[in-house]
Amino acid sequence: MMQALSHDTTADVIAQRIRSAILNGQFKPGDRLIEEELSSTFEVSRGPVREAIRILASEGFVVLRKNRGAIVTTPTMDDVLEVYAIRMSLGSIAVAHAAQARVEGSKYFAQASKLLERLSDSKVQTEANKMVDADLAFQNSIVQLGQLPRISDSFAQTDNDIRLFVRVLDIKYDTQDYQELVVRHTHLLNALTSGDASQATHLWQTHIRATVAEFTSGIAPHELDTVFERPLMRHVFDFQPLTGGHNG
Amino acid sequence: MMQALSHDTTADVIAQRIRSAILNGQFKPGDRLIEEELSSTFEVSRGPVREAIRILASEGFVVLRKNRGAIVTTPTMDDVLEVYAIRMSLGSIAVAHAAQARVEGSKYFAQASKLLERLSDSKVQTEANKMVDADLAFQNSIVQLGQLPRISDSFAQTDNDIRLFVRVLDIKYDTQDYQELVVRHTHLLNALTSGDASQATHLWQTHIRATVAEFTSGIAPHELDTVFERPLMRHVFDFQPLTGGHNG
DNA sequence: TAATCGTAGATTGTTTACAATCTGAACTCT
DNA sequence: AGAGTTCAGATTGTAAACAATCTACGATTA
Repeated sequence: MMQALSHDTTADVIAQRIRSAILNGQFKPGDRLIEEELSSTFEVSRGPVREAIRILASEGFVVLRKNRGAIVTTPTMDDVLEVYAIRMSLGSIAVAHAAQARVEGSKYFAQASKLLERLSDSKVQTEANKMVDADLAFQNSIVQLGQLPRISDSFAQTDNDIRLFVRVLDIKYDTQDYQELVVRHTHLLNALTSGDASQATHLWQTHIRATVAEFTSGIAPHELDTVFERPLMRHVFDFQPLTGGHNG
Repeated sequence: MMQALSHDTTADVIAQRIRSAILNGQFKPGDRLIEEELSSTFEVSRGPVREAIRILASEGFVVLRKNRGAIVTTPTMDDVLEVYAIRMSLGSIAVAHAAQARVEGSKYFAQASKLLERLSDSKVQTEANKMVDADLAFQNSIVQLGQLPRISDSFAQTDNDIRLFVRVLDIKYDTQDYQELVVRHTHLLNALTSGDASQATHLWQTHIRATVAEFTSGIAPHELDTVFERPLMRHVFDFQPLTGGHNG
């Protein structure tokens, strides 16, 4: 049968390497990606490099300007709020849909359970990057349970924004917060298996709100104020505007 | 100053031509796009053609398989429901956000008004394709008023699915329905200028529901049943399941 | 006959070379 | 000095040839 292996194409490999370089901070926001340069460092021709850059552009890691090449994206606080608004609403749909399907039989269910356990792995809880990755992986598996491929794709698209943001702002994960995250996710998966759609969406939305709160708690107070004043926050996240002070 | 014109790159031009060919039905769902072939018909080298195909893939017009080229996407009823679910939820956020901003000053407001008038243009009301395009253009302008670029992008992304679907299923627009569409859009823009967010989101959701109803009214009854039974419909569109018969 | 294997042609993936465009610094002119 | 111009180097865009992979079809075998 020999199920076509389809080795990754060179462009994919190069894209992956540049991606890592961006997430490792070897390329910083605003840096230019020069085809010839990458071409010689990776020892491949410009063709695949060019293609890799387009892939990264479609993933939001870089922006393209005609005849002027690519520069690494600079994420802003506005971007992140938008990204979480998207995750909140698309995720809600997916989760509700998943709850009504027979989820336990799904091939994705085992994966979700495994990823849930992985969250508690002691090796994961050492670095913020790993915690973020584990969380994102679990969230994606949950969304995939919804069996809505376009929504899953659009959702997964926003992962990169979060990774970029965590790197650029050097967000730290509070250990206490992280424990609560694991508990919430456990509840969520339970709600899905018991088919309780409204409970599942409630838990989902709670999680996103908590995540946004954690993100913003690491932000400079004056910037945080402007964040909480945005209409987006009240509409999507149902946050109360903070009258007066702020914690930190 | 000579503000860099940035002529469209060849790849962009080719992408546009293939796009039109797909929307005109010259390429049908399932057709293969062969680089060499396109390269000779458009009289350019394979490089730009290849790039154009990747662009179309990112827009959802074709799907790519490694070492096996691109085939034109075959849209399904499931896809369309998903697309409208996305438009419903992302659009709601954008519209609510727009209502709270000072929208009248925005440079997009004039555009939205113009596109609203264009809906009533007699030249538009001759072909289903033109009505769809005008509707999509107006909806996009509304969503852009929300000033949420990522949401606008994700939203606009789904336009192509709708165009493809209209073509493939040869959807007809009922004139009566279209008149009501124009009225709804007028109300919507009014709600935005008066800053009534909840009214605006209500109108938005009503419009999407109506659109889905029109789409599904052109569908074979047995397929329609399965559509209305989907949990997605109840969750996102708040449709009541039809117990018993169905209208034509 | 049905299944496997292998080869030739078709098609995509990659490289290299060349053309078009942009960027920035030196040079004019006022 | 300041604004505009020119030109060389840097960089991206395009073309054409070469390499790797896949597909289809027929030969071989059981």
